[in-house]
Amino acid sequence: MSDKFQSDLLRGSLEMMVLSVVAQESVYGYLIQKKLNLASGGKVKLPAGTLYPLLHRLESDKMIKSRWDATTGRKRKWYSVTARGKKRLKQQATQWQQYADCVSQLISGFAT
Amino acid sequence: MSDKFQSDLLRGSLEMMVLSVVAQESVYGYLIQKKLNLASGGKVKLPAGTLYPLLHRLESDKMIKSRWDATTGRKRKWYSVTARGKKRLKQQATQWQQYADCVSQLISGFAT
DNA sequence: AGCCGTTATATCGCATAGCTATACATTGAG
DNA sequence: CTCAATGTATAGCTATGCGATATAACGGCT
Repeated sequence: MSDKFQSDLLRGSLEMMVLSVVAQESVYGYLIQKKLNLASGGKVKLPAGTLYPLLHRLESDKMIKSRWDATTGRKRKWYSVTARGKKRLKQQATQWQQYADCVSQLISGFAT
Repeated sequence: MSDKFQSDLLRGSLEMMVLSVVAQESVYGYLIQKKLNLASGGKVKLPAGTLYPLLHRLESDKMIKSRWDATTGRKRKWYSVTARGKKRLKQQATQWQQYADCVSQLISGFAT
């Protein structure tokens, strides 16, 4: 990451991607970083200064909820998705796919 | 458009879409609005306050060049793509497609 | 014991860019 | 002759990804 184009790409998809990770299973922030990095084949290297503010936003919007827990070893803040969050995720995923198909078609002649 | 999610989607794709329209043929700003609206099936309603500053940015970056011309009737500012712009478009289109495929896979279980 | 890289969370301030509102000029239709 | 559509432009607001920085706990190595 870290070029400007990639940063701008995140604007339209990061919240949704984080929601999708949290929706699959309970996770904590640092683990989300690792999972997204893995799932993207190393393309998404999410900085902490991006991730944690986003998690706080999602929580204050009641899309996810958190709980401190240390029973797995370290003290970590575990997040899980709310009903509201699932609904939002479904909405955004659907909308994103439609939009992406449309963009894809427009630029199809130019991509290698 | 005009919900926040849609605005954020544009952040990663608008410059590229405008470049792709200008790369196909010479166009002026207002025509780009119409073309993108049509190509997106009405989903992209680009406000003038977004479009014109973007065109100015692209021109000052030498991705496109402009010429005032009234021979087709009205006085309009016609844009055409530069070699630099074509190169950038190809780069972004390729990168975008890769990124989109990756996101698409991540959220595939959640979209309707 | 001491050092250091990794894990883990958090916040401040900067830069960027899409949007609303506003402005102004031209053209064609009713 | 009014009004909608065409056509370009800018100021200011706002949201958010990021680098820098801080703090703390843990494990391994010497």
